[in-house]
Amino acid sequence: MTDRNEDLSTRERILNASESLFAELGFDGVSLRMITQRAGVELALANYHFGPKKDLFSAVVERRALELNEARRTALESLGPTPALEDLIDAFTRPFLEKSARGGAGWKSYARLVAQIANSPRWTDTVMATQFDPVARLFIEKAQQALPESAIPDVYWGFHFLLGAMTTTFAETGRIDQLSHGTCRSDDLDTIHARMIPFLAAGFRAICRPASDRTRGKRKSGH
Amino acid sequence: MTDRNEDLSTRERILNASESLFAELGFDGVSLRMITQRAGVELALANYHFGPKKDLFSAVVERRALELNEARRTALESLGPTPALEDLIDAFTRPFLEKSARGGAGWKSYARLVAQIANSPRWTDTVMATQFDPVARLFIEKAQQALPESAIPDVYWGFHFLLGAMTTTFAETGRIDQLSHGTCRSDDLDTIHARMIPFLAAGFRAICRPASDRTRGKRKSGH
DNA sequence: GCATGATTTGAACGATCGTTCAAACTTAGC
DNA sequence: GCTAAGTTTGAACGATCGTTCAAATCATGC
Repeated sequence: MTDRNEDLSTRERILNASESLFAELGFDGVSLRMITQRAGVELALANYHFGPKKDLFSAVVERRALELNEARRTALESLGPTPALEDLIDAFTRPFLEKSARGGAGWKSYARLVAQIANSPRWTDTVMATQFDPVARLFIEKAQQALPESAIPDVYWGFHFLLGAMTTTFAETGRIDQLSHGTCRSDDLDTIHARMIPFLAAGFRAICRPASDRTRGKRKSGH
Repeated sequence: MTDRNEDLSTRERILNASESLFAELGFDGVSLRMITQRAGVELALANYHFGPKKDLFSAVVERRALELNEARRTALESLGPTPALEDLIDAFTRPFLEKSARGGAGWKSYARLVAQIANSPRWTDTVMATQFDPVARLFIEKAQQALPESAIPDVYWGFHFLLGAMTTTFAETGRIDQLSHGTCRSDDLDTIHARMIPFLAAGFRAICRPASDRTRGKRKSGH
């Protein structure tokens, strides 16, 4: 594993420590002294290498966003011209799932971090828009092609619900563990993903249809 | 409106100020000086009335949780013995929607606050479990009855996805506004809710069926 | 091996944090 | 109008915050 801090550069040690602490406690819940102490470096080195605290936070987000966006883009563009909706959703969600489940502790912390900032208006304009919007638009474009009868806003709303289901999964709060008395486990990402794909695909199909064919959302007999 | 602070007691002024500030900036992003300044009271009064900062945060959450839980419980228990899945989901989600959309600025802040803490492991055991789990269990129980063929864990996972879609809606980050270039509006809660109900109902039906009738989530011809 | 730039160190800066406390003020009961 | 309890005030406590800086150390090219 590459988790041993001793072999890493000062920059990487600070980034790793920041990542896990920001994920646990949020931006304001973490001090630079906590970060540099966990990284095993002097306090002033955080400012020397990354500037103000906000820039360090952005650097943490950007580091893995580059790799994640490339994996998502590759998966989306290798689908073929008319992919099934399930495969389209899978292409968008699986890369993050794979990295969070099997990419090491860093990716798991990163997933929790993204889940938090995705639900806070504070980072929407800065971090989210610059780092994650381009690939999101690519997915939405392909989803519109896969659902040709849909009104355009409905595809956006479908993506909105997809985002919510995905981020709350990556948050791994353990709440569903408590509710189910241990029957369900928040860290069983493969089981969740296997259910999330058909759940979201059916949801998309339910709302992405001609407006005349929707009555309070209840199914009509014929399609 | 009752939003004029001048007519309220010191306790309520502090609670209102805490609510909006915690919703905007999170627990650690807010100082007691910011709260008491917005409330128009002296700093020491926060500690006098609520004790430590954490207890003030809990008091903010609990205040509206009581009213919200009662509205949800009433809606769920007035459904009849065999409600449609759409009506069941509506009964659980509509009370919060109604209050956030038409209950005043306080309820809107409260919705954003709940969206944040629902996606942070920090508040799962303390705030979420004690305030929101009982009514959540009531919904899950009725969902299992409405989906008699389902395996029990699948209903929990459906609720998990419901939670994600609902909380990210209440967060109102404005991200879908940016992505859709203004076509979709995060604050148009009625439009979102009208799509969320059929989206979630279709999702529940897709995963809550006998295991033999699910193949990578793709629809089978006959039911 | 010496000069130059990059990195690290240790200490300090002013500001702000949550919390405490004695004193002053207000309210209610008799 | 006096008493007692409840509330508000203003100031201060020690601790921690992000940031800065000069000096020390390291690395690199000639």
